[in-house]
Amino acid sequence: MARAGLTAARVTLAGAELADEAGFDQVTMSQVARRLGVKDASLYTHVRGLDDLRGRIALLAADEKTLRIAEAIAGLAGKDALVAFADAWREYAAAHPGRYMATQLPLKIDPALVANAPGPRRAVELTYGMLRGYGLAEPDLTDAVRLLRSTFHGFVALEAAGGFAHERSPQDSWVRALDALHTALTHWPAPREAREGDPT
Amino acid sequence: MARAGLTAARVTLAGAELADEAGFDQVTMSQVARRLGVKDASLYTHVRGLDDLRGRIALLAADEKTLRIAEAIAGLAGKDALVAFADAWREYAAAHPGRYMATQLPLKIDPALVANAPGPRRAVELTYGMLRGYGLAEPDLTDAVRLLRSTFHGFVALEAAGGFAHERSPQDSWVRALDALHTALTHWPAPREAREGDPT
DNA sequence: CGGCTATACCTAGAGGCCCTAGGAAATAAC
DNA sequence: GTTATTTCCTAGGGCCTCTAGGTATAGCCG
Repeated sequence: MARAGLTAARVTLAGAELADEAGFDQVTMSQVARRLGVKDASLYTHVRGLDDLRGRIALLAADEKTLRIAEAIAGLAGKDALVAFADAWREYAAAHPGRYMATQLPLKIDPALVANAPGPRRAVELTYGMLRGYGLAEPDLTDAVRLLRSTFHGFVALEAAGGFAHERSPQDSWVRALDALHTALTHWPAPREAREGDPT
Repeated sequence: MARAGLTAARVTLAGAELADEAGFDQVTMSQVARRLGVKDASLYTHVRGLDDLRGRIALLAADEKTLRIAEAIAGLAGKDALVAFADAWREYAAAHPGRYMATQLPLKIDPALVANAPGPRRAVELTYGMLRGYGLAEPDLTDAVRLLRSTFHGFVALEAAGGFAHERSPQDSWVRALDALHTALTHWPAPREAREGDPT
């Protein structure tokens, strides 16, 4: 019998495609094996198990998303960079809902694999770089990064879960949310201790 | 053999407890039945199936979370209300990680059940009420509600998934994020068409 | 080119999960 | 006290994960 020529990467990719087409919870050993024209037991040569496969899909998604963002913000600064960053994030999530869902789960995976994956770390670095223009210093910079990541992720997660039932178009709300974030970054408030009226 | 006295509510509660203790993905018919001292087939009298059970847990969580928030913001206004709202949200997610995880998934459940559950709708109403003090009008009000819900959800989701690896304490970042949101709400920007320098 | 080794893929099977069908026992109705 | 209803049960099919061990294919080396 001819070999199928599988690798961990090919198995992961098949899982990612399945996730986008049928939903992340449909990513099973059996389904992925079927899609590859192989028996499920054969996958265990390349992947430790289901958790490992799902973790690899999450890392793949993180890498891909980071790459899209990096391309999108290249050469931009200030609000243009913010909008490009956010749009790239949201578009990736919309184009690859299954892959994106994978990134929402805590990784149950070999830590060495995670350490080698550039995606998550690089994503944070990109966010820091994008914020450079707003003139923030630590620890505000970290706080701002977390605010942005939270809002971007929260918005696309709620959108994907059908959380925006109102008639108002999510796209319009998204544009306004980015306006508001830009406002928050340009008027970044001083810490509580430094504001007037506080008892030191 | 004595009956166990199950009801849909008791089954849902057992599932919610299991979700918090062992993780939402451990919520299975078998495990819940075991916890109730009953065979798994017995649960199908009270609950349609696994998706139904998980959906009920999600609705329970939404109701509980809404209740906590309502208590927290009672009698408050302005930034105090914003902070109380946000803290109640985050504390609920921290206290009930499994239940909270349930709310992140799209509901595959009988729509009639959803219609009867007060939680989700009431949560949006509370958010609108809390924002009244900022003087926004539609459609900005809806956009602001979505911004807040996105950021709150995104923050606690990232926090739960271990997304904040940096040494900076998430609590401190949370406080600053709320400061920033307050700033954004008080300086809510005019829509793009109305800003200077735009054509038209 | 023929044999050796490593390994990709297989079959077989145990155990867990979801869910249905139909039976038995406890409660409720009269 | 009898009947009707509902709860919980046993039995079983189908799909899932994962392991053990066998077979065949590919690469390597003489």
